[in-house]
Amino acid sequence: MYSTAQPNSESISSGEAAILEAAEVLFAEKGFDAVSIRAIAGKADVCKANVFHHFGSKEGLYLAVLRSAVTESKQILEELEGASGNQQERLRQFAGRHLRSILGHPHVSRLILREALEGGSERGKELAEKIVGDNFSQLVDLCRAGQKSGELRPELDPALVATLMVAANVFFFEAASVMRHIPEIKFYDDPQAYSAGVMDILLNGMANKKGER
Amino acid sequence: MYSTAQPNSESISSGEAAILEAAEVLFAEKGFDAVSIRAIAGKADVCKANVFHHFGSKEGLYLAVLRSAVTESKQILEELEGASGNQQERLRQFAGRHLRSILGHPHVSRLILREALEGGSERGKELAEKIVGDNFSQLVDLCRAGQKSGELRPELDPALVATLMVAANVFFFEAASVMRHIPEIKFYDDPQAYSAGVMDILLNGMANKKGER
DNA sequence: TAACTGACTGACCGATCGGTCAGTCAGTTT
DNA sequence: AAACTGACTGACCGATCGGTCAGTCAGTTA
Repeated sequence: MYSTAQPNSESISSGEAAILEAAEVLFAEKGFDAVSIRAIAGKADVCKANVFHHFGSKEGLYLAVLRSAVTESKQILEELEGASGNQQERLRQFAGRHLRSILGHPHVSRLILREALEGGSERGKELAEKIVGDNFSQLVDLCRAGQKSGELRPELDPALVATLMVAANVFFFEAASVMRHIPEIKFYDDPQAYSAGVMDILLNGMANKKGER
Repeated sequence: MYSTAQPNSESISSGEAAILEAAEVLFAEKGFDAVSIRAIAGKADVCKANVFHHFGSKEGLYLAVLRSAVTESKQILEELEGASGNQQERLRQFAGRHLRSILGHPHVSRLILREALEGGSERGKELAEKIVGDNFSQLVDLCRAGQKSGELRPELDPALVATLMVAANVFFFEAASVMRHIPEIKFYDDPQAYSAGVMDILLNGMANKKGER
């Protein structure tokens, strides 16, 4: 196999990477069908035929984008592991970092949300599972640990708790443009305050208070 | 103006209504750009040109669909008003009914979620506000009433509480196809159990316990 | 009856779509 | 040098897109 020169810089547009990046942005913003190969090639400053040379078809390109988004997403979520303090503090940290990572990678987030919306048992949904799967289990384990340590009520379903945490963060991202126009909502541009408020309620609701049965 | 015969049945496909209905389903399932006028006309059993006769353009049709979805959505949400019991019980009922109405009208829900995802300050986002706006305020008021009655902690942001409730329900709908494949999640096909569990945590987290400061 | 309406249709249009193909070119490999 | 590679391009293709148009037709109005 012939190796390209590949100057010692990473990911900087050497054709294929540029296409992938342009496609990620456009697919995330407009969706699969609303984006033409010509538009992607144009944004990547590349000939249209070159896109097919690298990715075979539009669907091939989309899958490649999705694959790279999933990989990136996994890496992001894996960075959420390290946490300090007691179990409650860990959950709090996890939630805050999770929200920050979602907001910090809007293209990836949007892409995955779109894929989830499309639903069905078709394209990429299994990929969406793959993203969530492992890391969701990790969060569930975190909740379970909180129950074992006695900090959280043992009768709660840890998966439901984890779902609620994820739901709160995902919703903050996807509804941001709507929330901005609802007068009652003051926290629309302060994700950390939002996360803190959410976790205040959740942890208080899950806390195992000694006098309680 | 000439009045069409309009036999005494409602909404049953007399051309325009059939187009609107077909368009709602297809737009919700695949998105604006993925659906052709031909496909809509075909599903409505109508000539393609007839679609333009009634709605002018594809965007006109889409806006009409969105408008009808908004109207329908408002009607649905307005039915959520009546609730009995104390404030906590009212919130519990609201959440359960809200989730049920989302799940019971998947096309409308999907359409609105799609519109929110598209974001920006463009098309229909203001419509999305119009849907949420009033009814969200209503939910916030419900939370405030709970605080006034002393059942809920007064220092909580009622808008944040309301957001959390909506987030939990919306997420259940949009992530349903993913949750189904996550082994830890047992409640994926039991929305009422989910809603009950969520509200158990939330209300417990918001409850104003006498001994607490 | 005659004029007119809006619902509806089939045939057609230019533009754009995803995709193909023959070929150029810089850099390896032998 | 010759053979070969993969990255890349411009020109082209059939299909389908959104949209138009002239015209048919049932029912209303006058």
